[in-house]
Amino acid sequence: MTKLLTIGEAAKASGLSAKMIRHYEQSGLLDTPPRTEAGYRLYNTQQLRQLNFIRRGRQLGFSLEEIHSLLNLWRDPGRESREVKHIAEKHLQDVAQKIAELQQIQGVLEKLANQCCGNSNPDCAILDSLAGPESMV
Amino acid sequence: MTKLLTIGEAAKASGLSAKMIRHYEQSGLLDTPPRTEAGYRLYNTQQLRQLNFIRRGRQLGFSLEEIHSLLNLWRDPGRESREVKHIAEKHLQDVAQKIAELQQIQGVLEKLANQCCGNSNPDCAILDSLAGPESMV
DNA sequence: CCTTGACCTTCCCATAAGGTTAAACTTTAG
DNA sequence: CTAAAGTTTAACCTTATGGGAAGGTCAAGG
Repeated sequence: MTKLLTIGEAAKASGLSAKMIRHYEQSGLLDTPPRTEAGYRLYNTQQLRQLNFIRRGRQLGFSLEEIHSLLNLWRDPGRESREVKHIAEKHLQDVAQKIAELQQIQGVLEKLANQCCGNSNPDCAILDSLAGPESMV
Repeated sequence: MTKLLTIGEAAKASGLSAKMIRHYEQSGLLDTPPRTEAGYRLYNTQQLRQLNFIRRGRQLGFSLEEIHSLLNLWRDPGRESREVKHIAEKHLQDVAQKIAELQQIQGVLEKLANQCCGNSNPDCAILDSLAGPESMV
């Protein structure tokens, strides 16, 4: 006697939007749920758990493709945790690289912003830098 | 007697792709360049400087919209460096926030990955975390 | 004159992860 | 019975960029 939820209720319960739930289904992340005679999607507790799984995966920045793999591993009793860890470490690498890139940008930008007096004068180190060395003539 | 460049040459010289140069033009970032009788775009030194400006702006992570504003300020002799600095500091804020979000993710992910033994055993802290507290039953 | 290859043109499609809107149908409350 | 709220599909918007098709142009060589 599991309570079946319509998509709006499942959305509220999982913290996802109804639109995204349909999108995940269309992307192959979720099995197509049963429907009422009128065509309304119905979700049970198991599907709700998958929705929460997806939401947590997105919060950790995993792509839908990665979440797809993680979901498949989760559902597979014969999985090897090695595979899960591999996906996570690949993602960790991506995250670390993005952080490094942003920090690089941050460093340059901070230096330039400090050199720009930021008053009514038109001279600006930021624009000079974007304009490149040839504009220093 | 400025040498006029076709879009492919301008692309090579600026480090952008021809595709992107057309896209920037269509987005209103660049003035529509003169054309040959056959319709080929022609770029002069000034336009080339603008292309380099855009490339450097993108390298610093500015959005096309921000670069649009920066280009307008660059071309405006009556600009106030205050406005430039404002855009840069807004972007710096965005960058700092993204770094913080990624570092948060990094922390959680590292902890989980360390708890996952990563062998042929199916048990995995990463999956457990994604599955949520209700699966701990 | 004709071909070939390297350009160039515009237009359409795709990405990731959603948001928004609209027309039509269903369910529920009063 | 009616009105409100929920659902359905579908389509278009976003950002910045890549890919490809179909066709025009140009220069070199036969």
